[in-house]
Amino acid sequence: MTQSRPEPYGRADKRQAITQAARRVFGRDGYTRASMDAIAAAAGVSKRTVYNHFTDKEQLFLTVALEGAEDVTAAIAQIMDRHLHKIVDLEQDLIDFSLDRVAAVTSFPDHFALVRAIEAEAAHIPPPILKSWIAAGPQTGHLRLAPYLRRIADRGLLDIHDAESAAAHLTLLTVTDVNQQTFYGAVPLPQEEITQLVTIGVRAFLRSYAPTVVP
Amino acid sequence: MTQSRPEPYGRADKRQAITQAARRVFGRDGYTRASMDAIAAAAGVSKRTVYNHFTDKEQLFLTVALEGAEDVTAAIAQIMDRHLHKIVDLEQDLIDFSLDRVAAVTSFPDHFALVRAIEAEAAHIPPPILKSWIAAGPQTGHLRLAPYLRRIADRGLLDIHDAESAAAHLTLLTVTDVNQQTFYGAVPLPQEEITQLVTIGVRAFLRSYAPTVVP
DNA sequence: GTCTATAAAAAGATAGAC
DNA sequence: GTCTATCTTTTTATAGAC
Repeated sequence: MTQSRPEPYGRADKRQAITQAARRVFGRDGYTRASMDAIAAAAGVSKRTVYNHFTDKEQLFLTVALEGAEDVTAAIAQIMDRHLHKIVDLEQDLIDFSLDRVAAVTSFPDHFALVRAIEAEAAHIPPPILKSWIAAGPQTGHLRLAPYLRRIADRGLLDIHDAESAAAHLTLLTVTDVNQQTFYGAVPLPQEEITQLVTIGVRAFLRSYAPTVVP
Repeated sequence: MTQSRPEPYGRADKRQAITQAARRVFGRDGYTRASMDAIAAAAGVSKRTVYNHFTDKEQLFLTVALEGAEDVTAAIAQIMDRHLHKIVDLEQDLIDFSLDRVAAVTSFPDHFALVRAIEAEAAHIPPPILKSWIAAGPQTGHLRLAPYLRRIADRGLLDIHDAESAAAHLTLLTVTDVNQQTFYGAVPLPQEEITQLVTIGVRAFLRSYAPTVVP
């Protein structure tokens, strides 16, 4: 798929070095504060090379944001499969699942620092591009979680009418709560408190979607 | 409390003009993108005057953020009193309350745009100052909502053990959900969809904290 | 205390050699 | 395609008159 074989070596390598460096610098400094100088230096290339690969700062940022969202989405998918495929103790499985999801935020610090930057820049990002980021990231999370909950409900362990809403609610009561309090990991919170928050969130979710007992 | 009476007139006026302008410009452009030039121009004063009142850009930003949080907290308190003092139809009252809370985000566009900026800058804000902002803003919201839920529970309309957790959950299932999807109002959402989100959020909350029926 | 004018630094983007 | 050197604009912060 490489078109016209432009250079024998040092093309894709440089591009990847640039995107990695950009993710780190954008995440650390935010969009406006991050300079193309710093990104070029962190990537070990000249600034002109950056501009040869990406037309301008905005396009570089959006490229990095979208690629990062896909990476994280893939990681979350693995976490779902690990915890929600075979259910033995629903409450404990949901707690473990949510804790791993929360931990993913600290496993991808560059990306989630960048998520903060995106949310801050939301008003300045062209709506169609913003939509495509939402689609590649957060929305995909809900859409992939819903089928798992649907299957659990089909086994009679939950009473769910709208699986997507239920997925959104579980996320809000656990991951969103923690992320909001820690600013996506920027302000650390003791693991004990995180476990506490997630536990009461999962329990609230289970009460809300408990199957009606038929005596 | 004004110390040493420095000038007969034109002191507090200028300061307020500066803070108002700073709130608007910071909210519109974000912290880094906002320039002291633009703030001075919007306030109708010279840039030197801004620096006479505030030592630097950072201190001006944090001052505005804290003052704005107090204003919004007061407005939210009024909304609570309006909807949660006399309960007639709990579900409808909670929906109306949550919709008004969501609307407050668009009523204070400058402040909530600034909230986005704070969240983006979280990693660059000194932790003690960040804590004091959380205390003046979001946390106060939960702490003030909790007693209302406690009173409703005491009337037998809800079954609540930890009122603060319940307050957090109600907020997450309604306001946080909408704010996350609209990026605090930056990306508009049809009122119909907002109502839909809030309604299913309130219903999930009520199922989660429904009193146990004693037959 | 407030203003006009300016200094000093930084950042986005480009020219031209190899 | 990549690099060094440079242009242009913008921004924070300050000097000095009133």
